[in-house]
Amino acid sequence: MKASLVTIEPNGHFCDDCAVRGAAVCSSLDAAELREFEHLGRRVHFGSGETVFSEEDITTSFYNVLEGVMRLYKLLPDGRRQIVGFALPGDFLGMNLSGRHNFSADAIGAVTVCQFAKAPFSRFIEDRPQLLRRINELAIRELSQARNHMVLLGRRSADEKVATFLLGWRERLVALKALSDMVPLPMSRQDIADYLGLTIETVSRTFTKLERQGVIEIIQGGISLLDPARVEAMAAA
Amino acid sequence: MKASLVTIEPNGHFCDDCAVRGAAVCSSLDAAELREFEHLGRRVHFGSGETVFSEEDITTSFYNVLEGVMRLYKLLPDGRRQIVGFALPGDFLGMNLSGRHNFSADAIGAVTVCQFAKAPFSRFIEDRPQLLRRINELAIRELSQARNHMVLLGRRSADEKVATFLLGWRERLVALKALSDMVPLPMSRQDIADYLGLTIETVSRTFTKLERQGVIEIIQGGISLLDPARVEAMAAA
DNA sequence: ACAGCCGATTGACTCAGATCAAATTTGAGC
DNA sequence: GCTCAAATTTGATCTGAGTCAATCGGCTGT
Repeated sequence: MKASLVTIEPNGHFCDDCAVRGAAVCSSLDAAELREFEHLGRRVHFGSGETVFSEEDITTSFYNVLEGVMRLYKLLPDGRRQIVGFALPGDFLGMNLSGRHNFSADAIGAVTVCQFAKAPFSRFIEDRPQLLRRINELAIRELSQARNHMVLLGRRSADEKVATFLLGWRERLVALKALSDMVPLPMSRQDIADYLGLTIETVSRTFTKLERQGVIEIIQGGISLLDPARVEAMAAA
Repeated sequence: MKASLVTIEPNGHFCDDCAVRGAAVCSSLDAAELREFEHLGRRVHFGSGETVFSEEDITTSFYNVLEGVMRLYKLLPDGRRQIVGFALPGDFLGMNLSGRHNFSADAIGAVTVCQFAKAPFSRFIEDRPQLLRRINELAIRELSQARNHMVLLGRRSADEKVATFLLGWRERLVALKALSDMVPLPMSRQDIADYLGLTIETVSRTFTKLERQGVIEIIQGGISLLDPARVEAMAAA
């Protein structure tokens, strides 16, 4: 959306001190390969609300999320939006067959990515089947998540959607760094609504209802899970 | 669901006369490799309504659809069903990270698959990066379709869902074999409803409405697109 | 501290699609 | 062709979530 907040770090970085070193695509590379790989990527920062790439843009780069949260979404011609996922550190973005991105991505809060130009990256993969295998693993994981989300969108009630979202989001954050029942929600209510196929009002009302039931507490910038068991029961998975 | 309709062909088959030779995973193999690959797969037939594999089953095989249509779905504990896709000839099924299938698959009408035991297939891939690349391509294509379907499920009206489904289904069939405006629908209304996140009644009513508007004609086992342009307008993509 | 703004919440009312309940059509087996 | 069961269509009614419309905070900048 806004521009000019993008910052590219002055010179090459070192993968050694990279936060996602073990989790991301790069986990498939050995020390020697990593040394070479390092030259392909450059760290780029995006400010809150900035668009990293847009649907239908020609794909010129792939992205490895290092820090922050991004919303990935598709728009209908009349402006209706469906968020197809939130990207967190370790996620790899930009793969497609058409040569164009098939969704848009923008930063929610400050984001750092490791950006790879498409051509050299593709060349690098050529003779590194382990890297390809790793990328394939990530794609298969995404696909599984996508199918779960289809069930949520097509067959769950508003209450179930919200409860399932809170649990799923917490789980993803826990996988990154230990945190307990305090769940930060950096995205807006509108983002949550567009992710769950609901309106902002319904999301807000559901949060309020959960709070009145003593199941969660709405905190600045997130929620606190007071009764995770009840939330799980609501999610009815 | 029912059992005992499964038939395994008595002996090895030849990839040469395989209908999906050029489209499926095998398109990435050269003649010599294909000769070896041939021994890994066996053709298996399934009768209408039979389950090929179920969600949560340990994955022992991968499947390449040769003939027929399959519904791929997930169930909630209370029985609600979401169909996450329909598989057609050329589709490759069974990839997952957990070692268990993450959806169920059953035959809609008679189906023939090329079944590969997981271990030998995985071994075969090891030193065939082109095959891995092909599998990755198929996964990326699926992912793109999955995201489009999320938009449909989360943000489209019943009319738009049905119109989009008819166009998308026709397009997939056209890609297989030339056919014009007659669109066969081998799946039941309930299947369509569970794919679109609707009820059977809404699907039926929407079909009837389209027919009364002279946009489609409901035919035995399918529909005829009388006014494709109007349907596209309804889909509002 | 205060004004202005933007996101979030709350309330009143509406409606698209679900649910409940019959017909009606189709088709598989005899 | 005839029978019965299943699938589909149609109708009447209901309701969960959407829409429209105020507030209500909580930051930002002055």
